[in-house]
Amino acid sequence: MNQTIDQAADAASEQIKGKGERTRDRILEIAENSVLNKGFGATSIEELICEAGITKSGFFYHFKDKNELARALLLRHIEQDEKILDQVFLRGQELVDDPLQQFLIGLKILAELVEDLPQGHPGCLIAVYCYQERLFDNEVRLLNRQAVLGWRTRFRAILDRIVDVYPPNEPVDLDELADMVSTVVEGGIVMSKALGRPHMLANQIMLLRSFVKLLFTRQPV
Amino acid sequence: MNQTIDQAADAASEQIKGKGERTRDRILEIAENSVLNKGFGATSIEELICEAGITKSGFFYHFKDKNELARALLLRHIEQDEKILDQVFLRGQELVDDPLQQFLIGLKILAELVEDLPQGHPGCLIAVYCYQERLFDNEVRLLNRQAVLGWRTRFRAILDRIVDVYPPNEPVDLDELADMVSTVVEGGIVMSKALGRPHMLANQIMLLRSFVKLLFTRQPV
DNA sequence: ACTTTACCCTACCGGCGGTACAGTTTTCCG
DNA sequence: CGGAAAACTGTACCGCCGGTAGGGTAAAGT
Repeated sequence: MNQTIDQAADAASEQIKGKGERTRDRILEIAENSVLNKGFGATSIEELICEAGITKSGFFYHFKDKNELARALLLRHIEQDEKILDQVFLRGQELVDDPLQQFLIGLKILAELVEDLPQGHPGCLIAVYCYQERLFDNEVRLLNRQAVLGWRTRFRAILDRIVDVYPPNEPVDLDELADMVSTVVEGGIVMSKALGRPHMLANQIMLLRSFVKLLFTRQPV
Repeated sequence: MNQTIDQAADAASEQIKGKGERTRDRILEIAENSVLNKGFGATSIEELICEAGITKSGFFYHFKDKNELARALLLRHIEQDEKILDQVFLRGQELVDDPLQQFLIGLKILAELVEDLPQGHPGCLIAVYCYQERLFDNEVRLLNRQAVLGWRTRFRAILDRIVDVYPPNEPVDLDELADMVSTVVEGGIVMSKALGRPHMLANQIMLLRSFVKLLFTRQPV
C-alpha cells in the first residue's frame, strides 16, 4: 500500500515515455506527497507547479482541473498498491504450500514492509477521499469502491483456500474477514498518524495475524 | 463514537446557557455535520452562517478564525465520544460480573449502536484531522493524540481485568490490543464510507469481538 | 517542412478566509 | 429601571487560490 518498490522498472520506462508524460508523472509524484502530508485542499496548484518547475498554464495543459488531478492520483495510487500487494502475497506462495502459512507469511511481510518505511506510511488516498475535502465526482467515488472491493476479492480468495483445509474456530463471514485486512490497515494508518507512532500500523497488522492464527489453528488444551 | 444520545440533558442545559453560547453551539452543530459530510476545507464559513442565520461578523465574534472552529469542533467531538463510550461499557458492567463478558457485551452494544445509525456513522473528526486538509496547529494535533491515548487507557483497563482471569491464547501486547478497538472503529468507518455500506462498521466490530473471544476463551479440541 | 505536442506569458474573474471598525440590539445584573 | 457588557449587524476591503481566455513559442515527431 505504498510506492518505493520497482524504481528500476520506472527508470527504464522513463526512457520510452514522451516528455509530456514524464512531466505529468512528475506532477503526480509531487502532488501525491503533498496530498498525503497536507491533504488535498491544502495542496495548492501554485505550490505544485513551483516544485515541478512549470507554469500554471503547463499544469492546466495536463489536467483540466483539480478534480482531474485527484482522479489521476487515485488511479496511480491504486495501481501501485495492487502491485505491492501482489508481490507481498505471492512471496508467501513461493515459500510454502499451506494456504494458511502463505497468508500468515504475507501478513508478516506486509507488516515488515510498512515498518521499514522511515517516516511511517504516507497514508492511503482512498481514506483521504473518504474524508473528502471537496465533493468528488461519481467517478472518483466509484474508483474508490472498486479498489476496496478488489482488496476484498484478493483476500477472500486466500481465505477460501484456507477454510478448505482449516475449519474456523468461530463462525465468521469470509468477506467480512477479508475486509478486516483493509480495515486494520486503514485504521492502523489513522492511528499511526494520530499518535505520531509509525510502527503502530505494523503492530496492528501483526495483531490481525494473531487473530487469523487463532481462528484457523486448533488450540492446545 | 458519535452523538445523538442525551438530547434531554442538552435541552435542559439549553435553558441555563447564555444566548451567546447557544449560538456558538448551533454553529458547531451545523459545522460538525458539514465537516463530516464534505470535509473541513469544503465547509465554507458563508454556508455555516447562512444556515445558522447570522452574519460573517457574528461568526468571527465567536471564533477568531477557522482554526479555532476546528479546535472547538474537536473538543466537542471528543467529549461526546467519551460520554457514549462510558455509557456503552458501563452497561456491560451492570449486566454481568465477569470482565471478559463485560467487554464482549460492550462491543456488542457498540456494534448495535453504530448499526442503528440510519445513514451510517457520520465519521470521526480525529481521522478527518489526521488526513488534514490544512495544517492544524500543535494544539489540535495534541488534542488528537490525547483522545487516542484516552481510548487506549480505557480499553487497557478492561483488558487488564480480563487477563487476571483469562490467560490469552496468543502472546499479545495489551496496549496494542487496546488500540485495536480504535483501529477497527477508525478503519471500519473508512471502509463503510468507501463502500457506501454503513453496516460494515458494525460487522468489523463484531469480528473484533470474535477475536477477543478466541483470544481469551479456551477452545474445545 | 509542417503539424502536433508541450509548454510559457499575461491578464483577468469570482469565491473564500480574514480584517477593520463603527454602529446597533439584546441580555443580564445590580 | 438603567446602564454596562454581550452579542451581534453592516460595510468595505485585502490577498490567495482555483480557474478561464487567448495568444505566443520551442521542440519533437513524421
